[in-house]
Amino acid sequence: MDFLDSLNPQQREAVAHTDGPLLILAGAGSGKTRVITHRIAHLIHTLGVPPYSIAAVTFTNKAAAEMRERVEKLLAGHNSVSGLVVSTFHSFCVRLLRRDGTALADLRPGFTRDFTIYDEDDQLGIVKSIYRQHGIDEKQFLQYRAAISRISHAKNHKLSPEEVLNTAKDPKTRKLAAVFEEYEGRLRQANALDFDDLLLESVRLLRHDGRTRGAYNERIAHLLIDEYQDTNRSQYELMRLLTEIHQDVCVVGDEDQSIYSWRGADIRNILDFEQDFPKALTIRLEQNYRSTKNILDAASKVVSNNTQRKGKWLWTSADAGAKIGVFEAADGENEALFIADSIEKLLRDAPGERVAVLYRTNFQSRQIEEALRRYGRKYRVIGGFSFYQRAEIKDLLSYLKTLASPLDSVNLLRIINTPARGIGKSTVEQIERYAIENGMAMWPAIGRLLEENAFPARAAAAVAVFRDLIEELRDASTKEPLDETVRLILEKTGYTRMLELDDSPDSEARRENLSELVNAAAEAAERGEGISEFLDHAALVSDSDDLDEQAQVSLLTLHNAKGLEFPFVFLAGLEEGLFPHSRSIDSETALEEERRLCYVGMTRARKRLTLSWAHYRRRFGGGPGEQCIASRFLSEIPRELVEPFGARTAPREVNLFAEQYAVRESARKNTFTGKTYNSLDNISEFFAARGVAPIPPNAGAEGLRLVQPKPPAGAATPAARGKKTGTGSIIDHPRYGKGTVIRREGDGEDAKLTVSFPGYGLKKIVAKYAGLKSHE
DNA sequence: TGATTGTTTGCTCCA
DNA sequence: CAAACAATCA
Repeated sequence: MDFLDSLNPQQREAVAHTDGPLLILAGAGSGKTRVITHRIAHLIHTLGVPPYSIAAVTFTNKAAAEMRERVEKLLAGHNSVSGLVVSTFHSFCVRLLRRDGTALADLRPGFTRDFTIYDEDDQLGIVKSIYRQHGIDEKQFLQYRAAISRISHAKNHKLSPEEVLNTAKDPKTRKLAAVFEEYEGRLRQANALDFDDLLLESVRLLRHDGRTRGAYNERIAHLLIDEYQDTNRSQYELMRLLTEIHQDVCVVGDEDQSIYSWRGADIRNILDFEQDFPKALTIRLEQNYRSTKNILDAASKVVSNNTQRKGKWLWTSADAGAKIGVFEAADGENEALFIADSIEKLLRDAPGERVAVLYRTNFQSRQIEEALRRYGRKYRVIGGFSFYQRAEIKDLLSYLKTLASPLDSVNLLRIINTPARGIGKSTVEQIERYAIENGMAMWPAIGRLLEENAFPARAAAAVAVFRDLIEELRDASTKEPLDETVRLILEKTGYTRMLELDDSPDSEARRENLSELVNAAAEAAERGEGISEFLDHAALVSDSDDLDEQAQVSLLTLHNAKGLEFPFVFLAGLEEGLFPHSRSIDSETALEEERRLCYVGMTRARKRLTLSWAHYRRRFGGGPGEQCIASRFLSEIPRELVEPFGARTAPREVNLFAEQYAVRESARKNTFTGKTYNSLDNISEFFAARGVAPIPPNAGAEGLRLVQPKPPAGAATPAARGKKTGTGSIIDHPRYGKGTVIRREGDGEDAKLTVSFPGYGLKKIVAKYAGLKSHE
């Protein structure tokens, strides 16, 4: 059996070159996964390399699992792959630190191998607590998230709090340095590592601990790194530290697909590879096996507008295929309906095919979901609100973390009064203050305060109950299997009871989520996992990990689409300010990354690619929206490759002076944001709210094109129109003069109107008090 | 203390 | 629109 036969010459060379550093510049769809898997199979089968001396690092757990599976398949009946390491950098580091991290305690006092991993929520908790402690006002200083990202940035650039302080040029940065220092202190006190630390501390450990480094170097004779263009500096250093002996490192990447610079990805890693390894061989894979010629040409043309690239031109032997569809929608809803309708037609002609709808930001999924639901089409949203981010799941995980590590104050804080057990704000503050004053974690502080009788009577009782509860559960957690522990937590803390008493519509869904968690715990327990492995898993799963290949329609962000392919792809929201995102528009570098993102998105499509944009898009639910112009990326696609279709009629004019100003302001401040909402679970409620019957699946798009553009915001009800204060109508205000109604809440005389008055801006007024005269 | 109500405000993308 | 927070009252 030969793993070279089915490959093209460049791929073959890449697979066969196994005795020195190798850089594979693999264009989109050029078969890089194929090369990696074949390379591993070749090493094991043909060269007789033991699987355990091969390590492959990928970007997501899902990619890792898939890769392992494909290698297994290739070697089926010939070799076992047991011992082969395929994982993400983060998982790799967690395992390294858990298994061989003891020596890190030399550099990081208090570190033990059963450290906790802090996710973004935990970080937020720490920063909030620090702000509270120092009386910092979020509004006057940095927003929590901004502070976190600046801290993370500093860490990734190997800056200590002192260095931040010393190089600070403004008071804000000096203050940030103080927050940073405190933040690091809190992590250490809780024996916790954040995501950055997982990598950073692994690097420090390997630097410091020669024995461990030696052992890993000895063992890993062949290292493969996928998506190399998105590695950051620590990942790079890790690679260097792991390849000191064998130097057989194979990195695969594509500088045109580098889309994670905001997370610290350092493009130098790929650009300088040949300098770092003078003996390196570079191989380019430029034949694309995925897309039609039109798709490939369009994508290549777009990305060729970038200056920071090595430059390559993909080619294909495939047919031209369909042209790139470009739909110009009146508004976001229209766009969503168009997509849903097209999918419907498409799947009627080609049942069983997979379709993806890609977008720049998560909030865009909401409208598309609604449209798909309207057609009764099943879909799957990847990312956004993942299972492990749900409040009830996080609560339960917090209990587990609290049981596993008594010094973890952040998680203790989360659950101390959930469900409510009489430990109120003032009591919590008392504990927190005491803990900080005495430099201890909150859990021991609770014990001390109880001993000293420092609580008011009622609080003392509640806190004592809580302490006993946690101790009881902690004791149980050491004896019982994991799922039993989870079940005990649900029961003893009254969490289940709390949900049972809650008659809100989503409490049932929450209970189901929790029972799913119990199942997950049971499965983990069967695999012999304890609390910390279970928590590691929860911390390291990524949104794209739960991509269901079977789902016919997938909704996902462009970032999540990396590495995937679909026969049919819709790319929505190609508007200036949205994609490219307004935050990236001022910087040439950031803009180029947006363009690469566009390239990634376009090259996901195999057969047909449809782009769309809307003239008018609402940012938050019913609020005033914004007029948009087409993304520059659209104009970068050669006209002859485009098939324009859709309503060419301009949407209703929203030429309001004040609103335009407001729009520009908000665009400047980038309020183009949104959350991924858990979509409405109740379909009939959804339709009832809109007073429409679901469109039957076979309704066809012909009617759709005639859909009148929606009025700009908050559809005017017939009643409202009767009063002539509906949206869009002009009213006369005694003080502000003539203005246009932009938004209307409520009915009749009680209605609250948002009116745009030229020269005064947006005003909220109540119809019956304002003494309005309406015009028509 | 904690439930309820009102008000504000969303700086993307993610392991 | 919906989450997060603040203010208010029982």
